Amino acid sequence: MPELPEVETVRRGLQERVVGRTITAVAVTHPRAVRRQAGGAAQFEAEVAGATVTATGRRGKYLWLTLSGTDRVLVAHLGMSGQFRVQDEAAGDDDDPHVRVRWSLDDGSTLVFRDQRTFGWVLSDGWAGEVPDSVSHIARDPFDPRFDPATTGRAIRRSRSGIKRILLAQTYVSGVGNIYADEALWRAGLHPEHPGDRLRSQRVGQVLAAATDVMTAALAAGGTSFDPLYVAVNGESGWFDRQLEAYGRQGQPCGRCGAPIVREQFTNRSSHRCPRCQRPPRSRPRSG
DNA sequence: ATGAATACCTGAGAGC
DNA sequence: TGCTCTCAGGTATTCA
Repeated sequence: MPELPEVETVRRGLQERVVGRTITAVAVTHPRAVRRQAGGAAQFEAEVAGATVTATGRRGKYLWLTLSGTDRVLVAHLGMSGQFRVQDEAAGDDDDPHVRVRWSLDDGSTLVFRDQRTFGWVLSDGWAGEVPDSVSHIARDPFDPRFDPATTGRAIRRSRSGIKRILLAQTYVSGVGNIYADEALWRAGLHPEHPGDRLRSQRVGQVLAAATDVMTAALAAGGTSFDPLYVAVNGESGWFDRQLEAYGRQGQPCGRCGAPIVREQFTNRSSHRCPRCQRPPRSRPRSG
């Protein structure tokens, strides 16, 4: 599923293939893809058609295209299974049941948004300072030049939530999903339920650094498999699988100590950890 | 205000 | 073969 490294790979592909192009036509083929647009598909199509793409942007798992000739910005979230593709031919995907939006570009190519599980969306949005309105509630990610680990760490240490919930919330640090949360916690040797306010400052720094490191490595791996003919983008691709130490490795030996990795239920999701390297925290003493 | 549970969605795979 | 069931999970929304 697309987390920060995958979304950044998509952004780079769009930067290469779409910036400078003028959108000559837009067609929404599934209304759910524009469910966040107050005026629906008609508004989305009207506001995007005719604009020229001038730049790309990203924060966490949100990405956007800035448009000239309008004060709007085209924001996208890939959800679970969203993909962008650029096709040199104007036609060719007529029988693809997962295409949700098509943009015709002025060089004859077609930009396509595909999304099997329809958790993704696109939006013609306004600006809220440095990011679009729909992204204003999302914290900076570790690749943001203005990301401040010390400030982020202090916020984490004010929360009573478990560290994995904190990592997934997108309001402390953004870009981390279930896979990289498990990987970061494995690297830092932290149990997912360890409360933020019971972590020492140094430990919080370690887990933030681990999240940054694992996403940097994943981005590098994504870059090597990048196919310039398309905007590389298979949300379910397993190109980083071989480097995962915890996620999906239940029953296999921990790469550090050899104990079998366990999978546990976590908010109706799965969580993977080493039972020896990532011990549960002592329960919080009751007050009163 | 804070934190946590829930709804949303579809294809793959398992079990029978 | 075909049916039913489970599972995957990011985030907006709802609830406590």
